[in-house]
Amino acid sequence: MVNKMKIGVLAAKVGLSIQTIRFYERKELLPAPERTQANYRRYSEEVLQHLMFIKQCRALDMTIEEIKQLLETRSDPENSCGSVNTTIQKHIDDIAYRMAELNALQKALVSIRSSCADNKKVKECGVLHQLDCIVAASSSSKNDVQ
Amino acid sequence: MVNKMKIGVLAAKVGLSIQTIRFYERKELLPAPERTQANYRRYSEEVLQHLMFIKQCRALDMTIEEIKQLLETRSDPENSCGSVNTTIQKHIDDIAYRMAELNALQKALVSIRSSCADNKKVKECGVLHQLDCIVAASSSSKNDVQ
DNA sequence: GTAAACTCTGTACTTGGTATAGAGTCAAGC
DNA sequence: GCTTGACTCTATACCAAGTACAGAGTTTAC
Repeated sequence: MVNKMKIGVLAAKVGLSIQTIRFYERKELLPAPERTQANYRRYSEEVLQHLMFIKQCRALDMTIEEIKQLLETRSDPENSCGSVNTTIQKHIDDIAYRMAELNALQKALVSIRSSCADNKKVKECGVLHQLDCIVAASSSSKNDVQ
Repeated sequence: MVNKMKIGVLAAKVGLSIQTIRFYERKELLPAPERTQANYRRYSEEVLQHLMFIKQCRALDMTIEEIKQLLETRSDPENSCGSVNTTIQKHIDDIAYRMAELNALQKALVSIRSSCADNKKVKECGVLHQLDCIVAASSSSKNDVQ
């Protein structure tokens, strides 16, 4: 005698939009639920846990593909969890890489910002000048910043 | 007597793909060039500087809309460069925010990773357990991690 | 003259959703 | 019974910043 709910109630409970839930279903992240005679989706409480898990993984910035694999691994308690650990490690590495990138970006921007303290005319703006200088410099040395 | 070039040469010089250059043109980041009789694009050397500027801005992670405004501001030397400085500052702030986010993410992931050192079975995997715990905890307290 | 290399336009695809349109359904009030 | 508002359904288009084709035409080198 589990209490079933319609998509709107589920969405409110889990804190996701109705469209997002339907989107996850289409992406096969969420099993297709049973339907009422009027073709409305009907969810059991378990789906809430399932969606919470997905939401948590998304908050940790995992891709839908990765979450799918995680769920698949998780579905059989006898599976080895090695791939789970690999996924987590990969994420840690990815984030470290992105942070290094952002750090470099931040430095570049701060350096550029310092070249025009006041609001001047464009022709004497150090920032624009700086951007041009970098362009000129990079065209002679390293080309692939990204 | 400026030497004109076709899109392939320009692409090679600037270090962008041909499609990207056409994409920038469609987005009005790049003025539509003149055409040969066979409808081939013909570019002058100036466009190279223009594209380098765009590439540099993209490497600094600016959006196409922002670059468009930067270029527009830059086009008249008598313009005030205030908006340029605002754009740069906004980027610095954005990046600081993203770095803070990534930091939090990194901490969460490292904490999760520590909960399963070896490859075990799923049923005893600390990582999956951890993910579930967070789910259970967040459903009672704060819902919006993102 | 022919084949390879180049260019053209237009379209579809990517990620993780969001935002409609237009139709059908349900519950409450009168 | 009827209407109104809230809800749900599918399908489609859109976002950013490109990438990747198909199918056609052009240029270049041998």
